[in-house]
Amino acid sequence: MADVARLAGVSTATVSRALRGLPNVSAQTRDRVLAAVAELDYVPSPSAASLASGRTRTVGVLTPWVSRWYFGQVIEGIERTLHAAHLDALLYQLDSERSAEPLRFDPAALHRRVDGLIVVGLPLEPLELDALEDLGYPIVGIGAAAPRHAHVRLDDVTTARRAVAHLADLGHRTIGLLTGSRDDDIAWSPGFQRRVGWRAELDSRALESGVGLEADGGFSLLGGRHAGHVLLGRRPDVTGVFAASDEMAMGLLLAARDLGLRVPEDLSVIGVDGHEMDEVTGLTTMAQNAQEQGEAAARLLLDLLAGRPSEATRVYPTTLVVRTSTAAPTVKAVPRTP
Amino acid sequence: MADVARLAGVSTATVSRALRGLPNVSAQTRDRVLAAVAELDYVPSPSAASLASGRTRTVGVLTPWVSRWYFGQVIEGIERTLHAAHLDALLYQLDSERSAEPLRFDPAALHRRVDGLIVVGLPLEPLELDALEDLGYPIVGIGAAAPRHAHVRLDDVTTARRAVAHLADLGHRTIGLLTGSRDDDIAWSPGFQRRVGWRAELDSRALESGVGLEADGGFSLLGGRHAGHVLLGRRPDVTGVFAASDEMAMGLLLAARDLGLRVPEDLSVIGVDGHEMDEVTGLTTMAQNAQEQGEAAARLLLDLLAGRPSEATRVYPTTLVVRTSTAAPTVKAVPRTP
DNA sequence: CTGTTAGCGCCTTCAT
DNA sequence: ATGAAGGCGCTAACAG
Repeated sequence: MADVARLAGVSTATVSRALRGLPNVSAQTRDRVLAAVAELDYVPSPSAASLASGRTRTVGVLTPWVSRWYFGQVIEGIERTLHAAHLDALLYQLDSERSAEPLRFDPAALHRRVDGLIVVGLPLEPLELDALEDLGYPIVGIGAAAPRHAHVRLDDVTTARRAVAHLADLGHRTIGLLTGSRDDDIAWSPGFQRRVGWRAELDSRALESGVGLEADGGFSLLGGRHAGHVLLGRRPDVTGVFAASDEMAMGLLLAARDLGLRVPEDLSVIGVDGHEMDEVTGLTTMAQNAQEQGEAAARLLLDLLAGRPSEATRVYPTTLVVRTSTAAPTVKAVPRTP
Repeated sequence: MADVARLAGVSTATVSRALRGLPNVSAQTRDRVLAAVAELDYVPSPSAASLASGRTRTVGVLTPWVSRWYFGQVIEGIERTLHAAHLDALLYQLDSERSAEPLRFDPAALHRRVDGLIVVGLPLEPLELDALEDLGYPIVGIGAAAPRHAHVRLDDVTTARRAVAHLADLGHRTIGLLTGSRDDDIAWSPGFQRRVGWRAELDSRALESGVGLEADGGFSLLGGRHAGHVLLGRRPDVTGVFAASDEMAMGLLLAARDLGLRVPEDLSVIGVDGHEMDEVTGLTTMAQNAQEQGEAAARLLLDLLAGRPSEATRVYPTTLVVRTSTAAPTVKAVPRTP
């Protein structure tokens, strides 16, 4: 930088200002600086800038997974938006499972490394949220609501209600639920909210709702398959199932096949997401645009970092996409021997 | 840090050494330092450390996508391995398409920001490779070979040959190919290599191989569907297709459905990857373990960063997994009216 | 609009 | 095994 200043015949402070586009630099000075920069192939040192300014131009992206559909989409949207604003995305994968540790991440690892945080699809425990807040960065949540913080999410309750309504309208009377975990008692998690919606819609129609109709699918394909076996084994009278994610719904499709059940003749299945593979498997779903939500979350954080006023919460809609996995229940039930 | 030094009754240099586990620090001194650190909740500043040492403890992960199966798996493996070694992963999404720009990324953005680079699944152009090398970091490639650099990959030629052999052994005589792009002339790209394997196997069996049997699927679901229409429209006599990725193969399944073709009766399809959804859709594939390859790539880079001796290249195997998308061609061809 | 001057917080010789 | 001191490269007041 000193070389650039010398070549341009100015001070390093002016070089700094010119390069950062600050006001109070004459156009000709700026041009001379830029010429010198080009001449010398000068590239500023990010660590020196961080040390001096306290800003890192980096955002931490906390996520339990990157290879699942929703997460991949969201992260892609976040990264593109951040990149366009010349910020870097630091990827932090958290333990997706609760262990003996009270926190699923190490707050110290984030210390002074980022300017802000985006928490993807992770319903943080109150303790974890506290630890994150102690870091002092702006925080934006996506997927799960983040109490006290800006976040981007679906209207999970309505989404679930509409999915269940679709099944009920087709004539289904015994409608099961595949959730993340039935122990999920974090009120702001999608699993919790979608269960609330499932139950609310059933109750409003005076249909059975209860623990006996629920099964844990952990939001994964294999989890959904397992949950399908559990649920259909316990309640062979179920004719329709609302799965809180498409991946679990796909697992349920596998379980149905394992059990010799035809979809949709013997079992109707509806998921949530709008997974790329839905069209191939014919899955009916409540589709969302996850990539766009990722972009929105990143923009929310950019606003916060810039001190710009911004919305606190952004709720995205879902669209019912009917395919071949849902239909009216057949009148005469096919005998089922598990 | 000065506070810690004072509290521990040592100099800042000793604190630095103790914290980094350097030799030449007595056990008791170290303990006193650690006690002071705990007492004061001291966390070192990464930017100060980077500025002083020149090392960032950060690795750049260059990738065109994060939401596609292979990439998500690989990135997950990389991040976990890096994290375990206390390194951070900076995610850089490159333009996946070639544009007017000679480079699909900005080398300056990487300047002094990372200690090393992992290039995921991106067959870099020679110019791009040069630009990356000029940065002066160790580079590890994964997915595509990286000339002059360590890399992790599949034996693409053998994989393709075995896939085609599977079809040929079933009795197929006219076997199409869905590649990334037929213009792909980068010899170290998976698309190129898999095409070489497809052709080699066909030639060895004196079966037809040629441009007329190829179509561009861009390694995506929709691209595969489009390519399927193009290929099957041009060559209705094709009874088997090797798709260079499962996502394209899934797209081909859609195209077949569009055209009223039954799989596998009218058309056999085999892909490459071992995508999670293969079991749901019944896709026969050459399966690989992408997450493990991601871990291996990260370990390779860790070795390079530590100056440890390490292998230059690691080739992973694929396994033929036969499902319901491949079968012997039916003797009497069903009439096809597109 | 531009220059001067202190740091930012740590690492790294070089001594001891 | 430990301490002293310089410097990594930039930003941020404060002058002018």
